[in-house]
Amino acid sequence: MKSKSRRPARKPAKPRKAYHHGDLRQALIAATEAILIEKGVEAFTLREAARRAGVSPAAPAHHFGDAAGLLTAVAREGFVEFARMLDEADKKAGRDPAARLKAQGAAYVTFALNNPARFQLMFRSDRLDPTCGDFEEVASRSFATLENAVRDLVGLSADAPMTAEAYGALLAAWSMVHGFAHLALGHQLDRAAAPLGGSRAILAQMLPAMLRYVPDRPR
Amino acid sequence: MKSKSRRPARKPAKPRKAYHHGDLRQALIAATEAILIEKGVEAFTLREAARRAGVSPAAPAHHFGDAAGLLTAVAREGFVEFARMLDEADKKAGRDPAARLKAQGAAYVTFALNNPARFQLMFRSDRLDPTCGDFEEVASRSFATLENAVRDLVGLSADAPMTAEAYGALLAAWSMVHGFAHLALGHQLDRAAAPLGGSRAILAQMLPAMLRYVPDRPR
DNA sequence: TGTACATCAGTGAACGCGCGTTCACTGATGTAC
DNA sequence: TGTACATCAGTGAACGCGCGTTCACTGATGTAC
Repeated sequence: MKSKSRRPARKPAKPRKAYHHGDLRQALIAATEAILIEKGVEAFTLREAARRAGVSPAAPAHHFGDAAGLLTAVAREGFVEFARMLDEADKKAGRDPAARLKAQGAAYVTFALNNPARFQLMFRSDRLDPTCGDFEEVASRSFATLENAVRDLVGLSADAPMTAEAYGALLAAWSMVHGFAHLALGHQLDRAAAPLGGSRAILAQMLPAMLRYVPDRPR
Repeated sequence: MKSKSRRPARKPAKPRKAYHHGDLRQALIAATEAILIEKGVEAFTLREAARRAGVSPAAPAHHFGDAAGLLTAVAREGFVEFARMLDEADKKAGRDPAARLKAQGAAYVTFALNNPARFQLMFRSDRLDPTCGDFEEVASRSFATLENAVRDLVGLSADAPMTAEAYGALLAAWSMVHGFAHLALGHQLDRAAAPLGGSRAILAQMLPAMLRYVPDRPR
């Protein structure tokens, strides 16, 4: 009750917010990642992202069109990082194709467990718009390293068309690590892990035991 | 403009709807499954389910409490059917544990591809409430058949505690089929299948090639 | 067999909420001359 | 170097919508005596 007037005669010296944001695009992407981490993709809304970036609800439309556009941009960033990690693991593993495949598998699961929200978004095709920019191309590129190792494993040159045998090994490896990640993130393995004590540390024990079954020769 | 009065003096003989539904519980479950099939789990709302069942928006609360309760009931039904199919495949496969494991894997993927909406719901832990009734128990039971075959494979009696070796084989088999189903339903395999012509028929070719890698001996 | 009454299942109008989108606008920036 | 003007990026109030939930209610059913 100390103020005499209800409306000040002059605006208080507020922090002089710039009218133009500077890099709203990146700010919205960062805000979205924060929402995904804190509350999951279900809780994401365009308005919430705008609020966190400190702009009006209509602003995001200028950069991303709609919610799917923004989520797709976030997923795209995820795939870029994902591809980078798979590639790095592949290079570190040397030249043996079986070792490369196993190293990539471990990296695949590690990425998923370290970036659960991001990983889950990347495969939530119902929330993404694959026609956004170069998303489809970037996403596909993530799996090229995997395919290369498989080609090596089954003795297929880089430009030869894939064979049924190659697809079998590719899908076995990919499905195995993808399924493990998905089950772990969905807490399905908690059930199986309960007898062992539960939790994240258990996964670290289970993962290598499972990776023994990553294809090491064509069948 | 032919009617003389705006409100009839007597109710028209309408189809005499019973005040009590009869089996609203089942009707709501059926309505929910229809919504999931037609529009996916994102489009599910309690009100929409109530509309389809022909009751007021407040009615579902009497039977399921909230949306998670209803979805969990639907997922429960899915797990019952799922367990039945896995069990049947297991029995048909004879006594060889490797054959049993492979048969269950094929059944696992087949169930997922034939019941995409149901399958995806069953593993959408963010939309389910595992404390609802006996859901947790029913869901766990689905994987008992799988565990049994693995025990046989690694030579572990039914009451012996699981070993790391057994977990490895269990997770390899489970992750592989689960991942395949998940990738296929998320249209991730369309990319890989494109060179082969795309679509569902391709999956039918890829699946057996992948299943060759289901564990057939402990490693 | 009849009747009173408690319990159950469903009504339907109303609530407050947050959403995506629209709209006329405004302030900053970049470019042509 | 200066200035006019087009373009771009963001505003903020308003819109209509469908949601989950609440509420006092009502009609049907089951049970005790």
